[in-house]
Amino acid sequence: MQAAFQEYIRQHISLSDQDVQLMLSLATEQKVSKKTFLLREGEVCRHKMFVTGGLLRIYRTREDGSEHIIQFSPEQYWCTEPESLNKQTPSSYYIDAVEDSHLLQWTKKDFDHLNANIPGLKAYSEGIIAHNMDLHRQRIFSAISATPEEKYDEFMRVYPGLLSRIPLHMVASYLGVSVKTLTRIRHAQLQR
Amino acid sequence: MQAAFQEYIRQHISLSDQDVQLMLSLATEQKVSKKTFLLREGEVCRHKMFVTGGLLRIYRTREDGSEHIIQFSPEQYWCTEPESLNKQTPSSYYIDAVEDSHLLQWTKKDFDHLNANIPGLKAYSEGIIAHNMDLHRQRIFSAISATPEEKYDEFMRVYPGLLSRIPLHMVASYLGVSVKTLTRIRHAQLQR
DNA sequence: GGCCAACGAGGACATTTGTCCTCATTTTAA
DNA sequence: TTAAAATGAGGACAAATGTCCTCGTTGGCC
Repeated sequence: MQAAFQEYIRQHISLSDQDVQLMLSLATEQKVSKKTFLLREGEVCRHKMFVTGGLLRIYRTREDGSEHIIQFSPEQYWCTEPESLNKQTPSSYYIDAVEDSHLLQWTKKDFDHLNANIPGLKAYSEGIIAHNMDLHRQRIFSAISATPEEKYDEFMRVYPGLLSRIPLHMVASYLGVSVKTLTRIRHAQLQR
Repeated sequence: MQAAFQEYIRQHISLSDQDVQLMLSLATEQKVSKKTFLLREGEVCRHKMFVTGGLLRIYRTREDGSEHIIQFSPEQYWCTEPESLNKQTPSSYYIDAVEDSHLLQWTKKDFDHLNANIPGLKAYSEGIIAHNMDLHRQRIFSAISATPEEKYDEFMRVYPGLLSRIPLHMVASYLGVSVKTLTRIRHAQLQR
């Protein structure tokens, strides 16, 4: 599972083999089965994670117990709860595994060390943050302006191939609509 | 209007007077009247702005011409279109003045220079970005899970005092609901 | 001062969306 | 293997929300 990470790094940053090895030397591998929690509400997020295989989700609950998914992290995605990790404060979010998954994990301290000592990694990390910011703004725009059908289409564009891997109620939870509405959309799209 | 900026800096970062003067020396002051565009869709965002007085908004339009407000920037707020500024690509968003406003502006080049040469400013800038990320995630959560009434209450919490400065249709545009719904909410809240 | 646009409210109605229920099928776990 | 839970679909109905309209007031602009 380290190979997947090396492959990802090679495609996204040009790091020397030594630097990649340095990153891996500070990483912890973890294999988790479906429904395992990586972070619970109230806990402090200790790790920055990279998903080498499987699928994680970040979600939040309301008082009535309903779950609302903020983000999916399939293989080749980074995953963490930035607010809790950066400030080392209790998280408002949960992270759990939607599928059996393989992860690489770094503590904040170790990753800060890597950012400070590997040329280019800091700039790359900042680029990721900037990109996530752009995605978040698009998502906000979509959430306040798009119809459920447009949101559904956008979900499939943002997460190609994910639809067949997750139950519909998670798609609905991500989009902010009821399962019933999703069913209607899918039925309507079959007509075309 | 530079005084407002100095006051803000003093409260949020500890910079030497020389550093503050350095920042001001690279800034351009601008006074704009209501409805002036600072950025249009398709244009490249050239500046990072600080609002010393007045109120800006960032919004996006749909094909039908409807406007959807992503963010307000009242006095003492930073305002820019990060994606367009960072990548120097055409913006998908508009920025205009909701009230007559006073601004300080820096080009990306100059602000990068300041970040590189003023100790603590880079860390502060990153802190702003991290904080905005947290706000965006909360907004996404709110957008996909909250009722219009809850969103309205949250708006008043996030932007205290702004309600009386902007027309209702802008609040509706920010929340992603119709003006009619807002009117209903306000009527219902009067009953209590 | 006077005109026109913007604003906030509200009625009437249509549409969308949600809730609650059942049902058949598949998947999971004991 | 078998029972229980999860899943996807759909019917019936209620609730929420949007659209279109009018109306009176306010505020900016010539």
